[in-house]
Amino acid sequence: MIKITFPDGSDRSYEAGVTGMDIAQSISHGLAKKAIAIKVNGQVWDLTRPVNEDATVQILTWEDKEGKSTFWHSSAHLMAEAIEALYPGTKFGIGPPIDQGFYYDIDPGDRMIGAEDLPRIEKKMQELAQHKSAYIRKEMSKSDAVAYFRDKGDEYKLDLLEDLEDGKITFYEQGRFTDLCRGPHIPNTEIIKAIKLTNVSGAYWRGDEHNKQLTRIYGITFPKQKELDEYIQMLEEAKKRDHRKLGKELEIFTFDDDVGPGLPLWLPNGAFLIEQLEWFAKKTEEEMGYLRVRTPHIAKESLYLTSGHLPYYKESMFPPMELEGTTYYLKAMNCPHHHKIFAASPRSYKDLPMRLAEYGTCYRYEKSGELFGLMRVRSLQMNDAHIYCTKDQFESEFKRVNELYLRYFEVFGIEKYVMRFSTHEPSKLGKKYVDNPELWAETEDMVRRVLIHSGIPYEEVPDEAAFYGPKIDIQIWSAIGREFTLATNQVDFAQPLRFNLTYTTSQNEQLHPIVIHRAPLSTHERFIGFLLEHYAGKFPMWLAPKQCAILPIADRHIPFAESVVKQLKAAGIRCQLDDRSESIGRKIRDAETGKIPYMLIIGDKEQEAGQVAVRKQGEGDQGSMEVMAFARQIGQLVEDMR
RNA sequence: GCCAGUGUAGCUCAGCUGGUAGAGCAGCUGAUUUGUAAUCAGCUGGUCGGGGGUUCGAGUCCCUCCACUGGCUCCA
Repeated sequence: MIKITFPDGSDRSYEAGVTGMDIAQSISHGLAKKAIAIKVNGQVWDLTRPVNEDATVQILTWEDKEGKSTFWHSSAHLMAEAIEALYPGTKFGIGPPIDQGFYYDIDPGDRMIGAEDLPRIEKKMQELAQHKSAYIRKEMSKSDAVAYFRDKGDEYKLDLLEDLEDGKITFYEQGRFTDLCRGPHIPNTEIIKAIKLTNVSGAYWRGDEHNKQLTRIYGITFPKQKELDEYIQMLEEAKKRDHRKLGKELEIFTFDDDVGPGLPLWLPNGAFLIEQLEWFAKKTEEEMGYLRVRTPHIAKESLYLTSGHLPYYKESMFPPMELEGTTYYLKAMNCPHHHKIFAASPRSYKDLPMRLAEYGTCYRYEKSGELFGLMRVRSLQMNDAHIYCTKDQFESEFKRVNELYLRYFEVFGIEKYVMRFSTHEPSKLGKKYVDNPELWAETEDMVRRVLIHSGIPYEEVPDEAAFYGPKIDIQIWSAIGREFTLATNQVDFAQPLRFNLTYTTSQNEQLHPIVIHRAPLSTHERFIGFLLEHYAGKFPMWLAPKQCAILPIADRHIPFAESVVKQLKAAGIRCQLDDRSESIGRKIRDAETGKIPYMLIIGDKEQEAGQVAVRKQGEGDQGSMEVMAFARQIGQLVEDMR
């Protein structure tokens, strides 16, 4: 007998060799029906695999994250079975579960598989699922495994096998499909009830663009049709939040073929948002001791050779231009210009920390396929600043920058983000990273200390640092689930050396400062794209381009409405009179869809009482009040939200 | 840049297997003067993304370029 301990701490005895399914059955029939896999001492196993020793277990169902992964992983196998049945000779790469569903990378040979094939594959999957095929785990020797795939002619699986150790190789078989797979899997295909193949795209083998491109098919499955319907519903809701859609509807920005891809044109509402954000950032930065500077949009090649950017990022910069025998580049980053400002005069330790800030406009050649609305563009304006400080000042300065981030996030109500700490990979020193192991170690330790002291949760990702130093990124997700770096905070010990930036210490020595690059509000482009989705177009009062619509019911109310506009404008409220000869219902509707936060309705009653009827966007009638009382209320809202 | 898909009026979209473009909204004009999410009528508007080809004839078929969308790769 063996002792099985459950998550609640209770335990029971079972015969050695008991399976997850047996255990689930012994608890309840309902659980057995819902069971997908079992977690044994922290590892996820098949329900059919025997447990031979004492263990702590947890039955996994669809409600568990690992349950979903297992379900989707098995669904990927089911899709592969369908593809092999429909398109014999297809070779298979990898087919893992992802956050929302799964994919399988396949090589269909000379045949093309496109969007029009998806319904066919889907139908086949549904048919195969009903066969209730069991997922059967088989341990294989490496030589047998190699022989199997050599016989099948699948070079991708052979490539994968090369990295695997003999004795640890398992195959899974369901129906007529056998795959090299670590598992685990669901007991059988029948529990896959709802299937949707969502997308087909290209994906490089092993993620390397020098390798062959395979066809990647994405899909998602559920144990119930209702859940699939809800998922599709959710996707449609997300699309409504998409900043590209909202940006068009609310007249924030546009693109034009003649201007060029990735070069947004800011419409008046968008320009207003930019100016509000700049005003807010400049005020905040001034309070925190930043000095504003301004620099040109281009510079000579030599500047980027000095900074070291050119060899690393030439491919991502706009091509050079020749002028009077000299090569110039559009600037892709502000730091070299700022370093030259630091270098413009001799600096003393008394000048440090020196914080130079600029909403600098940059141009980057993002490859055509990478452009995405406002989130990835070719012209961008960064909320940039460079802090020059001594080593002793570094920790407190870095900490202050992090505090600034958190302050901004609070103002904008940003809650869903991940802080990512990127460090270097020692074997790539001199290639991807500047060759200075001591400074890498020292600065990474300093950053880690700040993060731990601040109590900010973060995840550390090796080999993702900038070439000049470690960095912190704030990751966010767009409405349709794509991940972006919103803000970044980077350490740079390399450029001060390259530019020979120095300051005089109290001992009259010359030392190099450390530089912190920071952009807590990202770029205008990305930040406004993000805010559009974050607020679903309903900007808080202080940001809303139009705060209030004045809606007279009939033409005879226009003179009074005009006097209301005058009073509100004098009180600093952004309002707009709708004097069209339309019904009040229509005027309300247009203001509602325009996401204007307040509507003031003016008819006979209001005119007589000298009041306005207040309607709140999305909420409806709020009753009547004096104009100036309303103005004070809005003024208060603006104050509160700053 | 790569793979797949899309591109018809300012916007959202029809247009079957090739037979010389259509709706709703927006816009303009007029009527209407309205009480909390679309008042009515008339009119204007498109070398069907650009270029080339096949054909008696191309929005529709082919080639090519451009842009956009979903991914891959990249992201100082």
